[in-house]
Amino acid sequence: MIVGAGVVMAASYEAKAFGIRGGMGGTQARRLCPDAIAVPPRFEAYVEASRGLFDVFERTAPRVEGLSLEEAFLDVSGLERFAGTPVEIARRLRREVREQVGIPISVGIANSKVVAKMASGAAKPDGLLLIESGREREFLHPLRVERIWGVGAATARRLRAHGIGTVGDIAALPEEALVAILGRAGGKHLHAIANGRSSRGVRAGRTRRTYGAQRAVGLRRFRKDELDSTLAALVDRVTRRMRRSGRVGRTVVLRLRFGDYTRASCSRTLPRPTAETRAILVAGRRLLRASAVTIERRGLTLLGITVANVEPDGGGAQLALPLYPSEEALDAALDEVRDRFGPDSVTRASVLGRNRGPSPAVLADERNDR
DNA sequence: TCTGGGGTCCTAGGACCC
DNA sequence: TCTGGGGTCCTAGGACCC
Repeated sequence: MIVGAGVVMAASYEAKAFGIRGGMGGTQARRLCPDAIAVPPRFEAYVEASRGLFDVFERTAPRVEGLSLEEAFLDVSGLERFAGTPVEIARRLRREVREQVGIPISVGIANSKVVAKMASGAAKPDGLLLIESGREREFLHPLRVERIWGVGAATARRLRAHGIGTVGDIAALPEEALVAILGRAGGKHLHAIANGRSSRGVRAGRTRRTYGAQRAVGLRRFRKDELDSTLAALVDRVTRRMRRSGRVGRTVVLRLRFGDYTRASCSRTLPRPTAETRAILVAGRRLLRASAVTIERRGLTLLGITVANVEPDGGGAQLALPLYPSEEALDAALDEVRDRFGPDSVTRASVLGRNRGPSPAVLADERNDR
């Protein structure tokens, strides 16, 4: 089974056995496995399952660091006396999730997040793997470097160019050599991992640092008259999510992908943080205008807007005057209508002719922004 | 590999400050 | 007119993850 139409968003283990991977084009996936059943994503169902999952996580450990809808780090240190050993806790966790949420999960147990993450990957599907303290290197050293969480194609290529193929090869190198190849942060991090001394702790209660939305049209490319209404629709979604979670932001980033699928971004930082639709839209339009010539020349296949430099509303900017006072009530009224009657109950006239029914992305907005 | 949508973190240069 | 040492913020791009 494959989830997603144009692009594979997820695939069952049976489908993966045919070589299908996330992010792969639908055409290629069908070629690899013609008998696969493709289904559209159901974001609401994933959000609901995620809530159930995190309920169990929160009951299991005092410190939980969410990584995605379905992954988290749990710090179970110090729980031994009343909750049992890490393995006992993990067995109970797997059972409770299966019973209460109805899905199988894999668990990796280790002294550090990176090793735990890699262990859980090795335990899939539906498994449990403990990497005992002091035996990290036994587990890690035979692995190829690209198996390290955080090492992708580019880093693997660079390492390979220096004759480094396995984690053991990394461990044989002095830190300075690694820093020379990968830069300061990356080099030090990988050196620590390979020597079993990675120490990044579980960071509970992390809050989101950016809010973004984007829309791709593929080879078709955006028509000129679509650009502004698409931008407005994206800004509507982003600012509504920000207001709902009580956050404001200062930096507006416009994301572009041209006809040849290369990407660019440009940004402006506002004098004050905001979640007002109007203020973000004005900034976005300015950035879009500045890129108009390039877009005209190269064609556009993706438009996105992200608000960064996010902070809690009122955190340091108390009593700041709204940038567009008359629009504040409009934002509030539209938020209320959408809360009561659904995210697509009100929309811009400029968007009306094009969007039939709620898009998957709009439905995804209904998830809880952590 | 003919390409969705949502994020995170790091780097590097320039502006500006003391 | 040339030059130290240290810091912050902004912008653009890249790598990586689910």
